[in-house]
Amino acid sequence: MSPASSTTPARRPGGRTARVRAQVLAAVRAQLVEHGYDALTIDAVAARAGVHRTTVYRRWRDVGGLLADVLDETSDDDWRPPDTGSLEDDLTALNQEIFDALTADPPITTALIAASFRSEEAARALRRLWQDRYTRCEPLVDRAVRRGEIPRDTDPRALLIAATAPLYHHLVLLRTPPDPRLPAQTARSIAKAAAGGAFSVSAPPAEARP
Amino acid sequence: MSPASSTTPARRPGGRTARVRAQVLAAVRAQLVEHGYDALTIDAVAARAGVHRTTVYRRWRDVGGLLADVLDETSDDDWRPPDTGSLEDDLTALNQEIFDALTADPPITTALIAASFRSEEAARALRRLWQDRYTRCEPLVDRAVRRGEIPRDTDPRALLIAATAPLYHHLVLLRTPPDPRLPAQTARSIAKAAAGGAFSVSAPPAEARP
DNA sequence: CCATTAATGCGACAACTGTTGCATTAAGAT
DNA sequence: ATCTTAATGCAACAGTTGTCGCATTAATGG
Repeated sequence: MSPASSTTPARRPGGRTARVRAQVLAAVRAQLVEHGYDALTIDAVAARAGVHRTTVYRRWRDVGGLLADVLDETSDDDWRPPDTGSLEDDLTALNQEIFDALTADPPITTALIAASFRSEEAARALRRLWQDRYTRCEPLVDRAVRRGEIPRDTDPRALLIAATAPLYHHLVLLRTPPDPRLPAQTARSIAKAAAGGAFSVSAPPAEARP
Repeated sequence: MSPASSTTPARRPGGRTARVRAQVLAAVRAQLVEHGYDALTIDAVAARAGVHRTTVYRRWRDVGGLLADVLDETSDDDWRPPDTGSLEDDLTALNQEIFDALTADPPITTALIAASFRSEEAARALRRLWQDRYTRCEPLVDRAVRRGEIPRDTDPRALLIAATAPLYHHLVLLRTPPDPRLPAQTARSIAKAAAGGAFSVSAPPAEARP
């Protein structure tokens, strides 16, 4: 049974199974808020949830599995990217969501990223999340093309990566103090770059030049 | 004594101290090449190096400390960013170095990033590395300004982050298969964006508009 | 209501991580 | 050559992580 994947139906979805899951996931959040990622252990979560640690190992496998399930529980299957009427504002809103997720308390997203370096459960959940999110964001670029804001031959994925990567880079890897202007500034730069054809695929690659 | 910082002179830099360090760091590399980051433990390195694990704990504190010292050993104090004559080629060369570091065998850089989520030694070493590298790269942007390739009021750090963040995002966080075209493609996009004023600081921020 | 069986608890065990006090080795100064 | 002391080794210990076989509880179907 893999609780990290809500697409796999539980064999016994009744009272105790659901209750244990709710208790455990609440314990994960509480432990993260009060003690941070370093203190997020199977034992700590089990004790806090009032269940046996064997139960947690059997259902969630590791800390990464717990975090993946917390993310799964809170994620919105109907999520769509912002649609504000302009590329810059769409990207700003998208970046603000990423910024909020990376600076949230409890820090579910940053904890999941941290866990992904040691837990296959976490790595798999992250991969699925990002694959899904980047795919769902492509219409945002298509809308900008239709509005005539950017060239028709813009590479949607390259634009989206360029717009979002600096947020992750600053907040997760560089660990710089969160600058609330970052979402808008990065969105503005990349929207302007895209309008100028920086992400057009028809431009010859640098290595094609003599 | 902190071996992770080469600026702190060892009290006994003689034969055995230097020899043990060389053996241990070689063991770190060999262990990473043959078994990957997950199997990089203090015990494994100590056994491989032929030293006692207490020695490793005392000198390096944790796996992060080991990786930081390996990085320190291989780093070039005289490193300067590329100077090819054009912003795009400079950024391409810089990105290629990052790409090579992130796909290298042994994967010292990616291991250090992974370790940085659990080891203060690793986090400190990474912070120092990136602070140093981004600072040393600023002349690359200054040269582009002097050549007239980009506006005078370009924000050097924003440009450098935009040019490099997608590499880290793809290779470290998204874990996408390394695309050898990525360094050049990202450099080309960002050089074009910069030329078009995407990183100028005088442009009004998005939130300043009504 | 009862039988079947999935989910959970229990307690023991093994492996791993990290530390400590004392002994030994060797670097460095005289 | 000798003395001082930093570096290292040894073996024991403690705590944490992860697993296992069996027992108990409770979800589910008939």
